[in-house]
Amino acid sequence: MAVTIKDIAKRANVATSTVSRVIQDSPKISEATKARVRKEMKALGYEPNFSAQSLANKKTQSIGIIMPDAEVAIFQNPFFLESIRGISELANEKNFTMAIVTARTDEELLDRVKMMTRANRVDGFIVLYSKSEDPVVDYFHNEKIPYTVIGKPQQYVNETTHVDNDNFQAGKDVTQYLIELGHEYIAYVGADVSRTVHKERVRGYREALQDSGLFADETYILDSSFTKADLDSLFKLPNRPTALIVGDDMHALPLQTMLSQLGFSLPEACSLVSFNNLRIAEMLNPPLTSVDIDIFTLGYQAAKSLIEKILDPKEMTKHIIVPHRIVERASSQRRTMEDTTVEGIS
Amino acid sequence: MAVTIKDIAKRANVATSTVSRVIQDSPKISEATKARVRKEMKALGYEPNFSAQSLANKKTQSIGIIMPDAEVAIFQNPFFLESIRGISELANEKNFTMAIVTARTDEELLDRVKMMTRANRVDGFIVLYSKSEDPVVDYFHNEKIPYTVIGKPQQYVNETTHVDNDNFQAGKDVTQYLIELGHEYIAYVGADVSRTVHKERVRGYREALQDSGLFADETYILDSSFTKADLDSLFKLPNRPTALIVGDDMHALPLQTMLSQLGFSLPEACSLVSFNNLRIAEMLNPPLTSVDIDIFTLGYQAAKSLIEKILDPKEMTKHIIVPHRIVERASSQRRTMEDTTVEGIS
DNA sequence: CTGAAAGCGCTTACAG
DNA sequence: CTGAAAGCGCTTACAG
Repeated sequence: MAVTIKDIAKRANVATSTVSRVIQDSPKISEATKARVRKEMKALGYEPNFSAQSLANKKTQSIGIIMPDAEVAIFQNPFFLESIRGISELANEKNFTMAIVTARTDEELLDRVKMMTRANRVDGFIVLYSKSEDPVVDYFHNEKIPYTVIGKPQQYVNETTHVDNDNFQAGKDVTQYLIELGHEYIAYVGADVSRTVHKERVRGYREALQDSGLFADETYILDSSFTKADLDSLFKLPNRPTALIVGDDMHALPLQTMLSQLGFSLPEACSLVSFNNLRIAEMLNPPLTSVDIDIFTLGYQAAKSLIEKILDPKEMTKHIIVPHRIVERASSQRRTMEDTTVEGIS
Repeated sequence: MAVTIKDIAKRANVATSTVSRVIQDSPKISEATKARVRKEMKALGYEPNFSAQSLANKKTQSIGIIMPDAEVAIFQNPFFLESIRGISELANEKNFTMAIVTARTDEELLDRVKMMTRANRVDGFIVLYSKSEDPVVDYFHNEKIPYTVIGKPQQYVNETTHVDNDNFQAGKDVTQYLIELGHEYIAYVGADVSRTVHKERVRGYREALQDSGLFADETYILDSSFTKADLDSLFKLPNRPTALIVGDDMHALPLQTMLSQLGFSLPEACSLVSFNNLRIAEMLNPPLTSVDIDIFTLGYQAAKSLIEKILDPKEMTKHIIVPHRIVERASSQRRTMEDTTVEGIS
């Protein structure tokens, strides 16, 4: 039915092995023969059967993408789609297919991953999250299955190729930026320190404060379960913050809402900066200053290094740092005199 | 290296054909033999080689997901990830793999799709968008490749299995809802009528107004390129709208910003309702009343009917309507007396 | 530079 | 109910 290597061989008057070598552009075949065979391939719209290729050469040309447990909340974070878009871009360039793996529990995820590797469905995996004691990662490691992590791996760090931002530096940079705007009391809100990415950003934040001789007080750090009451206490401190760093653009909107309910408006009463530079950052009012972490490139590079590893298992383990940059918008501004006055009074 | 059917056959003392029949749970094999073979499969952690199966039975157990042209803006709309999540759920249940197909241009997309089908990489496709004169859809149709559309197909409608909401009814319902809250002048903002989904919603909006004897004036409809100036004119009409319908949650935030800059705050000065019920709807201040179109189910059902079609080509063409429901939140409220007064004055 | 043949790991008529 | 054999469409030593 479909066009096969035999049809081409017959029409080009060569053996199937020759056609196969032309497919692979083997240097052993003369240019004249190649041209003749290619003409026939084009004429018939031939495309090598994928399953047959995989079976014969034991490569699937396919990578698995492991999503975190499918909690709707996390899933709707555009981070994942954007990183998949980056992966997709590279995969398409290299003619690889992607298989997305999701599951409700760790056990289910592990089962699916085992099935896929044993059935030879994929050559390797990209893990879109990072957590400690992950049975899936243990499995990859023990079975020597190629995998790449987006973010900082919690296990086998030095043996694992991963793509990440310098989150420590990003936290430091954005804090520095606020300090240069004249802010002295800067709070960090929405710090989910159980996740490495946030732990690192907070570490950078602390260091920037210390470098500038400012005091890094734990009461200025609220974790991601912060409530309006927490914010209220924060803003009733003798030295209330005049700038806030929030861990993720997705938290900026609810945060802004709480602030406005407490009577603080952006950016006059308080500057706000965030991370990730999702599209929502531009849509907020005022538009949100945010650290662009180039999610697309995180995905692209993760796919690139995974595929390199698949094609050449001797490829070195790599740690790739994707640069970030602060995108300045109206939610942050120089500390105003008014703030000083208020502080003076309180 | 990996466990094959031969290993199992040898250990269970049967022919490989018998093992194959056990894999398929063929009724021809005695339960005793099945049990013996299965024990060995479990003991060795056997999983049938996927490429070999595909090659032998010409099924890939894999579906392609076609994304619209990868404009970042569209891509970051959580709609796509959420529908992929629905597809993923069903695919995993049925042990199918998904391959996401993206491209920058229609030609590139068509090339990739052709490659994938000729190479037998997938059994069928889900198209996540719908537009007129789509070469990709033409190709599927002409080559008789199974495909399913999320949304309303623009071509071959009656021959195409698709999964959609009743967008006409949704538009009508939400308008009706506002009418019941006492609103008489209701505008529709962000109507991208080049897309069927929005055309239908606007049609429902018009009909609801007419059914209630209210006037459906075109000046109350702004397309998706609306500016603050357009809104300004709208609100300076003799009978200014007291309620707004916006085409997509993603537009609600910029819309709200413009409104507040014009001096109108939600929901006192104006009620606002929207479509899709993305997570952002809850995060807005005030939280946004939105029509939940159950995106997850759109994806799930699209995958379900595609796979049914793949497994049994005689399966009928189906049009599946996923129910919607209005999720009421604080952005909409009964028209206040104040509005009436204002109208009286102007 | 090219071809004949074996093999990848399954499935499926066919025979018994 | 089970097995021996051919075949799916490729790749790759081996031989020339």
